[in-house]
Amino acid sequence: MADMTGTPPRGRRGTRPSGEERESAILATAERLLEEDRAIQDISVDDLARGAGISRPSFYFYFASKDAVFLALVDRLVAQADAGRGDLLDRLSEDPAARWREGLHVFFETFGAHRAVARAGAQARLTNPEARELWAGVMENWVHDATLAIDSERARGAAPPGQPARDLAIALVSMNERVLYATFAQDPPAVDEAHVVDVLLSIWLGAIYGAPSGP
Amino acid sequence: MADMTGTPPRGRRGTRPSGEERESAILATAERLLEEDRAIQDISVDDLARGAGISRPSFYFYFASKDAVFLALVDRLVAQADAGRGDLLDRLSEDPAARWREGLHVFFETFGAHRAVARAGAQARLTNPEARELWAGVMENWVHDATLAIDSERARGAAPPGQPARDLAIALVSMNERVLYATFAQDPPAVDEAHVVDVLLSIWLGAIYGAPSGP
DNA sequence: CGAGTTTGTCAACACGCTGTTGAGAATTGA
DNA sequence: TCAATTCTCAACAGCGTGTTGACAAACTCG
Repeated sequence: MADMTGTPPRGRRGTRPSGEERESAILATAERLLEEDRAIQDISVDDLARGAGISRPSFYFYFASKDAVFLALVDRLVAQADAGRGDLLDRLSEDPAARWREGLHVFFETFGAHRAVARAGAQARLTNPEARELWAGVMENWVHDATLAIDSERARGAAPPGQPARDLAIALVSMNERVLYATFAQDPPAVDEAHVVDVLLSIWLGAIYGAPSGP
Repeated sequence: MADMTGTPPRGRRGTRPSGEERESAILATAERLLEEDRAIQDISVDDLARGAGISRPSFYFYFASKDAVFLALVDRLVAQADAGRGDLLDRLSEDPAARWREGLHVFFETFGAHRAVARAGAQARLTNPEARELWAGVMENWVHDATLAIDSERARGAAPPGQPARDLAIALVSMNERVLYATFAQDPPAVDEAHVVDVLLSIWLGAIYGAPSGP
């Protein structure tokens, strides 16, 4: 869903680096600067341009704005997250706890692998409408899958009735996002990276299979 | 809720409004602009100054920066949150579910009463080191109380052992923050305001009293 | 190979924001 | 009434974004 610039691959050696190389250089620079723990607002267009070896006006040939660069990075991460999610739902009757753990682990791995980008995304979500929509879409996918899984477990009698499955799913997925953010950014109070999946799992299991307290 | 110019001490008519009046006017303007769903970055020092009836340089007589104004607002909210928290812990054996619900309700009320400020605080946390510390302090207080309460419930045999109480508390308090933020900001996917306390409660109860799944 | 199109580049500019300076007006207190 | 204190703002300095228009390099096609 990210880039639609078709720029074909005609690359000669020795000439000035062109097209996609420059675009990639900008993206790589952006991710590198984020990994130095700098916030989006502390990175200027000039930083990105210089990092990619071009002038500031040239930057605008490739991206419409600074935000567009970070949005492209988040876009990439989001694609990975969606790909990794796979079919969490399909085989949950085998071994529910192990299945759920697997799902949480995908979450953990996806955001952990590019934590700097994840951090930037969580930040951009609060200031950029496009980023908010992008992020909302990902969350919605996770919530949707989790809702189906909870309803399915209830239908087969493995989980008791309780609060609406979708509401539980929203709260649990939101928890994952916030807790993993704190863990990866080491933003206290945070759970240790080694335990975080187990802690989240125990809450998911308690919420889904534990004592009902619904209306 | 906007107008808090309480005409303090030496107020003569006709003279220029002075000192605390001006400071209050700046704070009131800041909260009003936040309530118009504007982000901190979309509010300029000039907006605050004009809203308070002074020039931009005069603004700097009262506050060191734009962030200092919002920090003062968050500070106020934080004080309320700490005050409202009270002694959640002391009487939990009477009726655990009702007690926990009460605690969640305080959370809900505190952030709901000044949701625009809460939203700004959650945003400032990501960009401003002082705001981050302030917020971390509040979170830590909630986490601390919840940790003691969980350990206490385990000690008297009302709750089974499981993940470390502090880790559970961190995850649950983080969930509260994130879920209430989404609900109040209507940032999808979000739980409906009318159900959100019940949904959160069922997860807290499931996590604390539900089936153990320890390491 | 050479003329025209496409692609990429950047100096210079326009504008908006933050934060500072220094001159001076209003108010207070003796 | 006169000086200290408190408060105010025009003007300035500086940095960031985004735009313009002139120009260069590479590709295309006769």
